[in-house]
Amino acid sequence: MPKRYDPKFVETKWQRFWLNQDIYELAYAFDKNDDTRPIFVIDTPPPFTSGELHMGHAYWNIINDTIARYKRMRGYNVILPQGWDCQGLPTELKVQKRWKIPRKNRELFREKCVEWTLQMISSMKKTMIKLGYRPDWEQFEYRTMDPDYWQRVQSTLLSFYDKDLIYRAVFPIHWCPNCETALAQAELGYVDKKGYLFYIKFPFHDNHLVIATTRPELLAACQALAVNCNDKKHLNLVGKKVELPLFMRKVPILADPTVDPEYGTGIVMICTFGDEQDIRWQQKYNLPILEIVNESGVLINSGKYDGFNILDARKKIVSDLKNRGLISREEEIRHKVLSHTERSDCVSPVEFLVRKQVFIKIKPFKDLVISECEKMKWLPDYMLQRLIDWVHRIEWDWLISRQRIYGTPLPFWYCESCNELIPAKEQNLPVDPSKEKPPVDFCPKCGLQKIKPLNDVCDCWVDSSITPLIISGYFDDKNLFKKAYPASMREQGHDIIRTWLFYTTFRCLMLTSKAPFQEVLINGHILGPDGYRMSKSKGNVINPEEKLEEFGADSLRQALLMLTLGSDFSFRWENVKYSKGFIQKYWSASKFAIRFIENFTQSKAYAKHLTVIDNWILANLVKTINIINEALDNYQFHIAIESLRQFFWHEFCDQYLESVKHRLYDKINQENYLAAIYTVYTVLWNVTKILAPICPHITEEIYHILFNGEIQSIHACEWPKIQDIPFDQEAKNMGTQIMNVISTIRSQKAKASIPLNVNISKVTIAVQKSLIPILQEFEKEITQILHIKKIQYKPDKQLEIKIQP
RNA sequence: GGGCCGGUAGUUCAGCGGCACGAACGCCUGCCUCACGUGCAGGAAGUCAUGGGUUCAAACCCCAUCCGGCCCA
Repeated sequence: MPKRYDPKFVETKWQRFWLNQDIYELAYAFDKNDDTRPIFVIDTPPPFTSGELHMGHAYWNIINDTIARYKRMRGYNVILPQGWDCQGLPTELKVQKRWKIPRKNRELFREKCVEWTLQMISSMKKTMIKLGYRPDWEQFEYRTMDPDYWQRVQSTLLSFYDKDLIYRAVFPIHWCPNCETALAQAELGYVDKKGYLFYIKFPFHDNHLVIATTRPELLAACQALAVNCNDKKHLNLVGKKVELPLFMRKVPILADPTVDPEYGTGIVMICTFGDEQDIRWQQKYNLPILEIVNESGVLINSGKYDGFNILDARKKIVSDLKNRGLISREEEIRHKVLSHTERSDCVSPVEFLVRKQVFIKIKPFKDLVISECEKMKWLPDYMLQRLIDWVHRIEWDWLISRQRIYGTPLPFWYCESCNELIPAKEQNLPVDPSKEKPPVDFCPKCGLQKIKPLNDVCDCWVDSSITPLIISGYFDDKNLFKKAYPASMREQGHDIIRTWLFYTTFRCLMLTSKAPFQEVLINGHILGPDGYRMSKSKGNVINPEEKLEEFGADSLRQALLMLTLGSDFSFRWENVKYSKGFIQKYWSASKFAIRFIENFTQSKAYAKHLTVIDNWILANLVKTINIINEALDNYQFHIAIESLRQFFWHEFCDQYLESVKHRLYDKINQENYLAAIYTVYTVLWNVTKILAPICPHITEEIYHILFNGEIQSIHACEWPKIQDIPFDQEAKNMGTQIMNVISTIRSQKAKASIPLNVNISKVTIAVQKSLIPILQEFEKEITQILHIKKIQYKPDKQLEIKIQP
């Protein structure tokens, strides 16, 4: 064995080994036909196929992989799936902008998206493998862009349609005029910007009313003015009508409790649609809708301002108003502008377009979802609150249609005449209505032959909210479904509680009448070293592969698992470096042990001659295994690692090994010698097993060097059973006392500035009478470890040690 | 603006009713002990954010305040 452990070489070797067919079947394959073992199903988040596996992905890959390895060793038949969330805007933008493929050619465009996605998957998978992540790719890899996945998504939508949970209605959509695409909630953010608040005079009787707005270009779309219900200043206006400047149209004045009387003049303009509040008011008062911005961000239906883009139109309207003396004030402000911030570098302000959209009803099921979520076990428990808060605030049903190309097609047609939604036939799935014939020629409602395809695709959460059904055989294996649903556990970050977790719970609940998870495990975010969320613009991104060759995946795994679950953490390389230190320690101890273990056959017979020190370390091993069992059962990885480090590094290496060295080197007597080897073997073998889920590579290496038996991989071995480890509690207590005596003498020497390797002529130990014979029995060890010529004993209640140089 | 989390040694964090039992990094002192100097032995270092309350007892529970972060608007 080399002196230094080299993860670069060793880790790649075993990663390749685990991908072998034999090893897969031995250690990683879920066995559908095995009813003897309990089943453990983990629903893992399918990452979006961006091509880059970031630290957050690495974190939950490691958590899930560790849990799966642990459960397998504990005798579970484990499903560890791995999916890919393929269909998203960033891919469309890449294909459109970088590859210059026109969106008009839907077929070609989609083909190119798939091609790009396959490249991204292969690059992410490489990184996953480098982390030691080993899911059941052979049986449980899925891609949301595949036809069979489409078929399942579409089939769930037909079920929803049958349950009367899907409808089509006019609704504003978030639109990026720069990218010319609809945006999802997850792609939006608020950008702090400088802007101007314009105070515009609206002619009113002989005078005028003044309203403040940041968006004068929307004047043509103004449908009403509103004041706060309790605003005494303005209440007399309510119910009256006022004329729009420039556009000569009259709009009503309303009273509404949500108007902020302190903002501007306390009178606001309601337009189609300036922001989300406008949508609420439009719905509440059933105001007319006048769309004045088109898909390219150019004004329409605005008379002479048609054809101007938004910013030019704003300038033009402001200048026209000024010329007529209709602007009383202009105020520079900072405000937050809803923009296209996520999953793109665009950052343009977002507009609202009005389109017919498809919805899934969720509002009637809010309480049901909450009560089902309350039945799951949440770790940490406070994360449940985030879901509850979110559900309570849901205002609208789930808008699932997207005006995009790369996505699962909605399996519906509609009647142009009466708007009836016409579903595809189950047996024809997967379908793409944009290029296939409708299932009927005449509208079942009005009988007319005006059936048109719905060209929209699904929101990506429609795809990814059925993962527990995909992995459990809901669609094709009823037998498996009975066993594998609900999933034992769902692990994910806290950022997607309100999306992925909520939608998954809701959808699975609607389809199966049962919530999809028994336990929910929520991990925190890995922040940059500066304490902020990692982002390219901040320049604080750390790539998980960055120092993998130097420290190894086992070190990164350990360092990330040391974090407290649910909390956000700044990433520090120091923690990885320290983890490497522990791995080196384990390596060195194994290197030391190999010469004794190599030709040694482990046998319980040697346990008869265990000394008190042997019993002491074995008892500590048992204690440590107990702590680790409980910690891992509760996903408290940091406790498991902490106690393993304490035991192995300090108790076993620093104290036990130091104190048995002379027994091993000098072979004082055969029984004593063999008992020491037996103990070293037992500790190392058990530690190798309990470390295996956390550090799968080095433990596999040590297993093959030291313990290789009939089983070909440490990851197919059984978890330690404490009843297999012999120890004597009484001897253990005495061992503790002896270790205490040794460490006290050591510190006395240190305090007296005597180097440890310098002999001291005499030590006087005052100690409980009963302990004296034990110490005498160990006198040889004690004198050798501490370089003492003579020890004198004195019975006393309190331990007191004096040394004479 | 709302929800949630956090503020403990110089730093990053454990601990979450019973003398701060703390860990790692950093710092200081000693040790070339034949597995490991990426090591071993020892040491210094903290009014547990602030103010009030509950309790025999509070870093830990409650209230308020300040500061930081994440998510959402």
